[in-house]
Amino acid sequence: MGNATLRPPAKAAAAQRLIRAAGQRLTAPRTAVLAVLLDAKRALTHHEIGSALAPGVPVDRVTVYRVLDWLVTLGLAHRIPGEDRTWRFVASRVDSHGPHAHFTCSRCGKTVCLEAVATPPDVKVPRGFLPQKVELTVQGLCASCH
Amino acid sequence: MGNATLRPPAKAAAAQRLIRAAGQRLTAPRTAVLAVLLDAKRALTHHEIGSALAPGVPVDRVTVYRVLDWLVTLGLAHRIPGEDRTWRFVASRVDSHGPHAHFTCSRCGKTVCLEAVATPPDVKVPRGFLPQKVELTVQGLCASCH
DNA sequence: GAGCGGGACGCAACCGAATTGCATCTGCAC
DNA sequence: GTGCAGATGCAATTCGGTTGCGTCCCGCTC
Repeated sequence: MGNATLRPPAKAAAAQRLIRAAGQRLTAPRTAVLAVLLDAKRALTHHEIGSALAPGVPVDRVTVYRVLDWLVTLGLAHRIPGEDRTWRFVASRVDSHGPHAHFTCSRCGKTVCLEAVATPPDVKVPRGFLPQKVELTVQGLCASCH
Repeated sequence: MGNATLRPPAKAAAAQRLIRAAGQRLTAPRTAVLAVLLDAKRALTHHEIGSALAPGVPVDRVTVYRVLDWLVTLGLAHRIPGEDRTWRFVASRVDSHGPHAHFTCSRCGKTVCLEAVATPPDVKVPRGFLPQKVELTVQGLCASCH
């Protein structure tokens, strides 16, 4: 299939810079996957990522999984569990890696970050429990599904 | 974990009452599964539910799935997507079926309800989006894991 | 109490997301 | 240019969950 969706070169360059900055080996699959995430306006499933980078270099399914895992470990990406038992990934915002909310459309499964919504800073947990991460998920219908 | 003790009869009776009240057919698997949920202090995976009711009547894996699905449809149970790509179930509290928070231990996967934490009622979503359900999940370590 | 019908159950096969093992290839340090 | 640790690709496997279908049984009726 033709390059119907040309990835902006800027994203690829940004991806390379981030990988370099992390002191990691620079490879085509890593650059491609990270560029897709940086370019995305919403959280993507593994499958969506796979087809998004199809026009360029063909990357093995397993490699996509491993690259995503590696990005999450590096803190460059964020993994969100979905209602449909699959994971979605977003590139981490460098400026705000604090807690933020997610919106998931219950019809089409689209997931976006709600930067504007702040999660309550004071979470009361039972005695002996140690809170580490707070995640706020909003279910509903997105603009194009209702 | 593997508790060979008998399920408190009170829970089984309560389960039967709830099923009756919903105008549904009363069967052994339904009573057993709901009794397990009512007895649980935390959210259980399908697998945990299956082994919890093993000492009593052997219930087919598929039947457990169907019963849980049916309980969720009836509003008697609540399904929580977990970080480990599995679902967990809790019996719905009759008194408070409003939005409430969940705590998940990132080491042992235990999930409990945080009734005390109220989710922010005013969630700002992008124009055109229609929020329906707000879910607040806290990740961390539970009392017995740190 | 016996008969009956539709929904529930159990079994087995199936599906798709994710993972693992292993041989091969490659980025990059020297 | 060379060597090697680490990354990739392929195939097979695992595992949570689902579906199809024949049989069983709850609860209604007579």
